[in-house]
Amino acid sequence: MGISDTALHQQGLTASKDAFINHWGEMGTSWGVPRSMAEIHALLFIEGRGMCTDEIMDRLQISRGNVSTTLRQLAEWGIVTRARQRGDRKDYYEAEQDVWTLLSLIVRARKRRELEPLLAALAEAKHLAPIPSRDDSKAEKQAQKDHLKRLDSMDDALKRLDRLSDRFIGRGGKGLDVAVRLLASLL
Amino acid sequence: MGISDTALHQQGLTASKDAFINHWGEMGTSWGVPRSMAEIHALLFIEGRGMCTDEIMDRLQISRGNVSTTLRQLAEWGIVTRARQRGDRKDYYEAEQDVWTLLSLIVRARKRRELEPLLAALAEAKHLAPIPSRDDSKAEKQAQKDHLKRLDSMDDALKRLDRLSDRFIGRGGKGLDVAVRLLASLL
DNA sequence: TTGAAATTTCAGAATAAATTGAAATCAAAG
DNA sequence: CTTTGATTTCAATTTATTCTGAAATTTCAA
Repeated sequence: MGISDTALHQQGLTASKDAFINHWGEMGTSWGVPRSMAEIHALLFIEGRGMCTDEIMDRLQISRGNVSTTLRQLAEWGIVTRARQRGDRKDYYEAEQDVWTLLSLIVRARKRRELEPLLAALAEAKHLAPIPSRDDSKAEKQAQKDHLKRLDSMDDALKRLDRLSDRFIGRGGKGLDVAVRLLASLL
Repeated sequence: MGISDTALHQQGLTASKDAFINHWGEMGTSWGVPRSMAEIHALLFIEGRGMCTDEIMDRLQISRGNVSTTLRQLAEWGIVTRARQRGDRKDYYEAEQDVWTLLSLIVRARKRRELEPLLAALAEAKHLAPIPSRDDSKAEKQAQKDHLKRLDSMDDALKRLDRLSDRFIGRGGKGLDVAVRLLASLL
């Protein structure tokens, strides 16, 4: 007895989904995202419906603990939403389906976790930088000046990006889309 | 005998540089960049002068092999430049000093290594997706249609980003700066 | 050529990160 | 309550990545 008609028909669909999931997971690793997290997200995105822990575990061959932890993180970032289904005790999760909103959420999360601490670090480095004093040699004063200039140029650029992202990524979600269209039309 | 006058004066400068290097290295790890690579780059940036392998090894306490390999990669990406100094057999490396050019180079490298393969993957997934046939049920046809729509929306967004980055990051380096100023002024 | 000085390579060691799985906890239904 | 099903936690393990260091190679001046 061969596989069912439905299975046959779904073959291509499943193959296509798997390809997407695998590559998305692969890319995750080079962006510092655990493979399983990227895979879970890819699965939820490409299925486009709520899924429970067990279904995800089965489909991706990932442990319960991993799925639970990962799902919670994705939900924290707003990339997936948790929902209960009537008469069912399980939690179901589904992924944001609008790609620009998705990208915005990712950028927002990384900005908070990484850009902001970096800006704080730059402030610290500036604070530690020596203030030129009367008895510094000319060469020393120049070195101190150059050093501050480097810190400032980095700080300026990152602050600018920070403010920009606040505007375009803030509330809503379509801001990124608008920004990209705007830029594209301007050149 | 205490430390020299010069050392005393340089104390604050060195502390500030170290702070910058440490935090930059830290951030590297969360972006999938090896700590030592981020540190080497930070050192070259903040020193703003050519440095040879041995000086980098000593300052950062990193092995020769690691420094050699890392420097080559950074040079490949165009983020550091290799230069000979007259009458000296050693290679000296210095980092791009313009922050916007630096960011452009980083974006360009990641785009090539990560965005482009992902676009290829999406093309593959589309290729694998089933073509609706006469004897598919209505539900199946709908599922296939929805699936393609998801792949397309992801593909569109990433392609748009790809094209945008080509424009703003392409040759020159100041494109990103211009783009960011432009956007900032528009809102 | 030759040899000193520098760089590169890469197998193995060290480190860091992700994943598992089972026990503990929690929550809803009876 | 208590029971059952689901989720969370986390120490131990596995896996992946990064780093080292010494040998091999390259480079260049003499």
